[in-house]
Amino acid sequence: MLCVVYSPSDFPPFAVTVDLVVLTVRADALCALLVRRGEAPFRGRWALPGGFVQVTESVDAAAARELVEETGVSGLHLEQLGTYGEPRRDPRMRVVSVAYLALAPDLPVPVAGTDAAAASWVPVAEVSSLAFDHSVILGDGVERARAKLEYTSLGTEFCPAEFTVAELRRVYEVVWGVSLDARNFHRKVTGVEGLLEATGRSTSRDGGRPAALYRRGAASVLHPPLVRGVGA
Amino acid sequence: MLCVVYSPSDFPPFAVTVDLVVLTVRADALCALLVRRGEAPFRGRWALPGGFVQVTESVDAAAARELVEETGVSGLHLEQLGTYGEPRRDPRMRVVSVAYLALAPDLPVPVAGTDAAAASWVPVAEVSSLAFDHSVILGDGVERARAKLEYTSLGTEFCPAEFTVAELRRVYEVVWGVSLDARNFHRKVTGVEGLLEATGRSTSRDGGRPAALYRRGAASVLHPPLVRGVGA
DNA sequence: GGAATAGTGTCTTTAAGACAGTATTCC
DNA sequence: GGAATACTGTCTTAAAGACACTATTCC
Repeated sequence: MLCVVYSPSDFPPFAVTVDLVVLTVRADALCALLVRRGEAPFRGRWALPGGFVQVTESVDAAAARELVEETGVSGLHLEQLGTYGEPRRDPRMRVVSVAYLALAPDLPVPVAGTDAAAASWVPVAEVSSLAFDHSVILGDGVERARAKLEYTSLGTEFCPAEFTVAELRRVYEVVWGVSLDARNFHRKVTGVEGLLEATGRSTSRDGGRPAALYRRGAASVLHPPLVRGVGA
Repeated sequence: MLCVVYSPSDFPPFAVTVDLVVLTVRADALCALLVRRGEAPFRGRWALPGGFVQVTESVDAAAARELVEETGVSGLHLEQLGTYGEPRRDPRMRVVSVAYLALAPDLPVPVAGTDAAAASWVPVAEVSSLAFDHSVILGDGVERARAKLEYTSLGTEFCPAEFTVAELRRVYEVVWGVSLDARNFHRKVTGVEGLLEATGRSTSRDGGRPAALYRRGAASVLHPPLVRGVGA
């Protein structure tokens, strides 16, 4: 029904929060940024970072603000994941949470929040029962990331500003949990127009023959996609 | 920052609404269900159907309730589209709206809401400047529908319970605004495992040789996808 | 030279794009 | 029979999957 008259009973007050699923690849594992709760409810449990949306800011702006506060880095990829609005998801009051997915390269170390809660990168495979419905949100975020690697250039968001093809391949292997044929992967990603931009320089940080360094290109969509199950 | 203490200033009151992008294919056009507003602001302007989320129901449940109220039909495909939370999107107060995308077959006639507002199917190509930020939401919904036709079985949600391959092809052509090669399309959709389920019956409602009637199959994902640009 | 990693080339297979041709209905 | 639509088959081309081979570094 279209509500055409506003009266107090029409808009019961809700609190609106943002929750962040911040993912990175470090030590050959897909990791999420988690904070340990210092207060009830769920005191001592891991939770997604997040916070209340202020009246003067947009929901998207609140997410961007929280992301900078938590990581200490700006310019990371950030996109809306979904909104979670079960009546009893917070035991104290009615809270609707807008979840966001952010991708980060291997950052030096998590920045502690302005409050005392400790933050840490936790491999998603080792995460168990987060506070509130955050396990569901994290699962949705991981699945979104896995799916978008197929048809977008999102994988490069896990890499530093300059990276090798092998580093990008490692991202795909870790996020998807598969092993890919290095040669076919190389042909594929160097063949997609606008995905990688050669820097002209190279690095031998991986031991063998020096690998060419690339930057993210302008392309954001992969046509055709890089389907899960490429190579071995 | 992780808010560990709740105080009144932490959760300024928001109103939470759901808005519905309900799409259908009728008369060879992609149409959206719109309502005409009977009250200020935007009085007389077209808007998306929607309403307030009640304290006792989940956000998803509110969307499902509104969808049944507006269409008179249950069981339609419904998925979250995104959340729109600019501070001034509603001129009167702070409203955060969770938008949903619903797909419907060609329904007999829109059911008028419980209030006086008139509802109507409007071709999306003819929609101009809706109330609030609803034009943006509608655009996002249409784009989501177009994208998901590629890699999911969503196209069949626009069709009645039993439909022919030509009817499904017409859905793709209208939603994408392209013309597809009937023969390649037939090969593709009948070849995808689990997409279509033969009924054994046929219909000659289209003039020529009777066409086989199919039901939606169990498959929800198209592997490999049906890429935009198939055929001519 | 040997180990390790980077990068190229080639063959096979899958599936899309184009389009000829046959089948079954209504008039 | 003719028009219309449904369906099948064939040829060509693009791109994935598998894998041999060469290139450049460090030890």
